[in-house]
Amino acid sequence: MDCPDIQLDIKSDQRDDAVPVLGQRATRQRRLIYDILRSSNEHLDVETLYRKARDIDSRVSLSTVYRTIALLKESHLVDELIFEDDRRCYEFKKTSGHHHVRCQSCGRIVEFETSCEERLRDRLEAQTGFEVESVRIDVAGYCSNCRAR
Amino acid sequence: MDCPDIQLDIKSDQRDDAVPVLGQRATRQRRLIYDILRSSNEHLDVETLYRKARDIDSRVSLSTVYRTIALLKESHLVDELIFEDDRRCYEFKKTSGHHHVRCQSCGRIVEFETSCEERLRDRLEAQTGFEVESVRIDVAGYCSNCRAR
DNA sequence: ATGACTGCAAACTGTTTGCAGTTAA
DNA sequence: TTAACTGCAAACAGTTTGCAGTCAT
Repeated sequence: MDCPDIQLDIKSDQRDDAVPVLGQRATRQRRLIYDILRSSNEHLDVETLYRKARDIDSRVSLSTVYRTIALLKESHLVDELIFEDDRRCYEFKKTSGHHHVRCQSCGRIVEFETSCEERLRDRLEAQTGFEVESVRIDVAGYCSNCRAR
Repeated sequence: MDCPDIQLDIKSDQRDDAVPVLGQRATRQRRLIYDILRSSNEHLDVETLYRKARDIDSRVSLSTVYRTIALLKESHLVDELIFEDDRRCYEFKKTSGHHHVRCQSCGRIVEFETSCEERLRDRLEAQTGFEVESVRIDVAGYCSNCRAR
């Protein structure tokens, strides 16, 4: 495969739209979990999300966190990321900056997007007959800080 | 990011090198598990691998399968793949065809490789200071068969 | 001979579920 | 009012571990 020249956009963005679908009832717990995910720029795992939620309002259970995440995934409001160390994290869905470079030493994550994605999409659709729904690129390595040490 | 033109190689290949490092002792069980993984062109999950192993020689336990997989991962002889449905599969490490397109309906998997990988590598190293160790591209969609139905 | 392995059963981790009580609509 | 929710504890699946015995070297 030939891919003459690419450029890299390292970005982070945030949408700011209206109240979303939170199941049929917007309960205190669901709003809380939703807000934490929405306002956080990091990837949160279930445990962290749960702790953050309890810090604000102790009337949240772990099961509700799981149930709400499932809901948000179904509604395509959050993305689930599975890292190499098997940690599962969640982040508010972004319109760009989908892809990740992760430092295997310190865990630092840099996001980027690339036109490769569309090209790949087009080529794959043409050559395999697949209708492409999603492209995910995960890069792992060692960041400059960790390399220095 | 700009990525003017790419082409797609859909391939499968097989290495044929000498006896590998299987921990410190090449036991019957380890050789068996190694051989099954090596000779299989599919991605095997733990359960399938275990069943295949028992069909050949019943003196293998599930724990040994887990322990041997861990060993092979450490030695970089097999790759672990986590699919969207959370199934974990293992395959003999390949020198090409690392990437996957997966049909969300029937589970069919097509492998491919792309020069995007190297370009991405170079760009990311230049722009983020990371030393890139691995690039993984996972595509999901619907295959031609399933689209027809 | 001996310490790197193995099988077994028990432990563990992350996630899901049934149920009785609670609460948003 | 009432059915969609919640918290709790118990169940669950996949994986890991301690231990006593086995086997490759």
